[in-house]
Amino acid sequence: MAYWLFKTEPDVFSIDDLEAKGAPEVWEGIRNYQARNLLRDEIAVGDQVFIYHSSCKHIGIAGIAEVTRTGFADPFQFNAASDYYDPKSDPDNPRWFAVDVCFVERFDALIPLNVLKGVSALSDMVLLNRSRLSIQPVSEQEWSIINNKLVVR
DNA sequence: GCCAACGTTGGC
DNA sequence: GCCAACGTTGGC
Repeated sequence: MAYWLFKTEPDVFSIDDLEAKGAPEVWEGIRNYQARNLLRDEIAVGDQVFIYHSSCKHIGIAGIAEVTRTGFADPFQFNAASDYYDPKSDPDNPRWFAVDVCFVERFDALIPLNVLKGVSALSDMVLLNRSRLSIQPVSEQEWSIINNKLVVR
């Protein structure tokens, strides 16, 4: 099993929205090639995902989701009415991919970014070094430190 | 709202 | 294939 971190702007879609939905959600609209490659090739059913709230008042890891379906073409790229429409994407060879995730857990307290920054064992986290990547790998060790030591449940 | 980092585009 | 211009992300 692998571990990931997905960013979302909570004003648009938050861990609470995922919990309220109570069903798998399409994680769509990822328009970055590195993130696309992970969605298409690497992320597997059953993988665990930290849900990270960005560009908001309380920045940090808000909870956990689980991957329930993988590697399908992002439907929004073919929808001309969508903000995520990509007229250059060929339906026979889609440019963008998506996965489904379902809610697992909402932490009692969000783990703030500045707490993560203060843990030396997390200094190699992609989040703290390549912060603009919106779908990123988390090592087993990083997952375990965060999940076992930093989460307030 | 600012701005640094960095990804993408497009002319050459 | 280079690189300047431009656009976006995201913390502060």
